[in-house]
Amino acid sequence: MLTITDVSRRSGVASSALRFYEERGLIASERAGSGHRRYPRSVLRRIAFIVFAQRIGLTLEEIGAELAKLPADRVPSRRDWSRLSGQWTKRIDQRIAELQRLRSGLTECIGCGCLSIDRCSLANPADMAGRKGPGPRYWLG
Amino acid sequence: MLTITDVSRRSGVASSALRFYEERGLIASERAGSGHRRYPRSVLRRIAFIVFAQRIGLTLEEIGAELAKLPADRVPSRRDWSRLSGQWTKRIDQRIAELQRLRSGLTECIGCGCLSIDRCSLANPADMAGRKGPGPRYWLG
DNA sequence: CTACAAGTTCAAGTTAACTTGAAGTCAAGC
DNA sequence: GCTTGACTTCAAGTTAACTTGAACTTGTAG
Repeated sequence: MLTITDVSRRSGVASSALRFYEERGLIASERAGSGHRRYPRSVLRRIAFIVFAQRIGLTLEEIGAELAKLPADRVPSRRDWSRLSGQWTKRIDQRIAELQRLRSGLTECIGCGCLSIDRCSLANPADMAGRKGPGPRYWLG
Repeated sequence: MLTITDVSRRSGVASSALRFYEERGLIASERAGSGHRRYPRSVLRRIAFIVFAQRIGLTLEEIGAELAKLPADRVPSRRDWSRLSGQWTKRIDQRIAELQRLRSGLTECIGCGCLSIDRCSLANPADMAGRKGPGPRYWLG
């Protein structure tokens, strides 16, 4: 079993963040008699998954929902993990496609004038990956 | 000259956001005798640029720095705009490359076990596009 | 002339994902 | 036995990019 500092050092995630993740139900810990957290090694894989997913653009809430699909009664297997990540490939591909669209827009649109808003091909981009809230929504979806 | 509602409607950016951008120095307006804002049509191009750049991942601060490079004495030309966006292609390509790395990591790493942190190829990803602050920094750069 | 829609400023609220600080407990070395 | 460092909780602070609300003024249609 690992202490919070062990986990922090091995994962690169600050202890404060680990406590925060626990509060949000993303990871769990047992307690030593003293009240100090003790983590099984398997938590490292879980944390790796969290960081990974964040980098792809999921929010902690979404990540929590994914993690909730893992079996609670045993350490998740290879198959369990890959089932979760299956969905993501699509999401990544969409984001890549959007970036490519943006890139070609850079050379084709900004110079030409269609960025003056009306009929640019960028006016109808792909998904938003975590921005449902306020902000400029016309071009952003 | 356009009113703030005109600009908002044409750009899809809320008037509150337009005032906010002005406060941050990203756009400018003249005033009617009443104190109401009046915008030249060229502001639409500028706003398009802002939204565009945000979508690529620049912060408003970075965008402000870019916009500051435009000539102040005249309406920017095609060339002026394309000079600004030249830098971005590189940035977009890096982000795309990272996403591709993440995608292959999904199928190759999460299943296999190297996500148990030590020597995964994902442990050393590309640039961060606007996350210098707090957060898990080990994998994220 | 009277509504009322649209505009103004300024301060404060919002969300995500954490961090920081205060105040206190626990464990280990000397 | 004492100091030091790691740990705990809980509340409050942080940053970006806006939004919302209050209180007030202007412009316009009937």
